[in-house]
Amino acid sequence: MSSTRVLILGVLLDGPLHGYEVRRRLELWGADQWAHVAFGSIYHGLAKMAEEGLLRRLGEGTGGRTRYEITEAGRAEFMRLLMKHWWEIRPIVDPFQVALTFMDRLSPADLVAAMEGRAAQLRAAIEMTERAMAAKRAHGAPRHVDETLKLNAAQLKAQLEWIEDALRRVEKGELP
Amino acid sequence: MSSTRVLILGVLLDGPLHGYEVRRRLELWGADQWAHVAFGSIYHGLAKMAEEGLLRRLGEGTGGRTRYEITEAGRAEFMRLLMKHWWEIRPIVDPFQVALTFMDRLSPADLVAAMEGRAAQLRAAIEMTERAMAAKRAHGAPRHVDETLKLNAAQLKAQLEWIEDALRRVEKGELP
DNA sequence: TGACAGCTACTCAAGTTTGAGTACAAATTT
DNA sequence: AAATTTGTACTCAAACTTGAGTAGCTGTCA
Repeated sequence: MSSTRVLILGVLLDGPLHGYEVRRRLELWGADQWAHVAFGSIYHGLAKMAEEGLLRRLGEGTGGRTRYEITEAGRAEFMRLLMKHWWEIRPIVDPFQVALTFMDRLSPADLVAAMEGRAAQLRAAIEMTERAMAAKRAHGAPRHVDETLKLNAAQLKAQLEWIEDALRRVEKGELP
Repeated sequence: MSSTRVLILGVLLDGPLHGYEVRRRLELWGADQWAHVAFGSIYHGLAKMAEEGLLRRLGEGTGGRTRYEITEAGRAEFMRLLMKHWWEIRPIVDPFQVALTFMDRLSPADLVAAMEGRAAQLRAAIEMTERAMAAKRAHGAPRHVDETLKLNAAQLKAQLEWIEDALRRVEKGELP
């Protein structure tokens, strides 16, 4: 269910890399924006999957750079996990939904301030995403990676519209 | 950063409960849809926060039901975390973004099938959410909890629109 | 009445994530 | 040329999540 494994396997499809390179590649694709790709997770994933035979350890041990190569079993597992990610509608785990659940625990003034602040941040984030898309990045990342930005912007916009509507209702006293 | 703590503290604001009741209450609010609230997480969170003085252990030990009561420190921590959740725009961690990143690794036929399948699932999910909202749930959950459904539906719709557009482009050969 | 399902309440091991820390090399500044 | 910063490559403990497992209790239905 975790996405870390697919990401690591996917990055290694085109050739062996070591942990640091895996991380850099994922950053290039913008994966740090929508996944947990801290160093710890990557090194853990590499070690675990090597143990399971999905990867093959290439370089030297501790200290030097250890490179990992994907095995046939690893390729099969990648495909299996990729399909799963396409077909499974896993509800988005969003900390903002948590905030929403307890909107009645804030004073009206705090609530309005929080909503306005969030709306402003969302507008900024959407604008940044649109600028990034216009800049065409293309610094080695495949073209279709732009699509993740596009989808992300669309979802941020949906959240912004919801906030703008909810803000009106809070001001009218209809919420919470 | 984790949402589990806010959810547990928030549920305990109105009176002591034991682990199983905490889970049921969260389910009632639909939190199982957008957060990690497996039993293990809840019992772990309760034990940890009791140790830290955010909760007070009430009932007996193992075997019987152990009830937990929120302390003053716990209420303060709840407010702190709630504010953080309102103000922080944490990029949504979405497994579907992972699927998207590797869209070029599927055969065109598999890709189209996956996209069509997903679109169908999204339409069903949106309809279900809308029905749930129409049914007015109100089985003890506060009214504003409907808002989480509404926001969720809006985000699902954004994803559906993206897929419908991308599907056209895949068929025209513009993607990936 | 006894057997079987289903609910309540919790435990535990294995896996995963976090985030700070280490260590050394290359580049840059003073 | 010494000092400082920046970048590369990795480690580790502590925290968190998962999911299967356990164990008692309450119907219920033949």
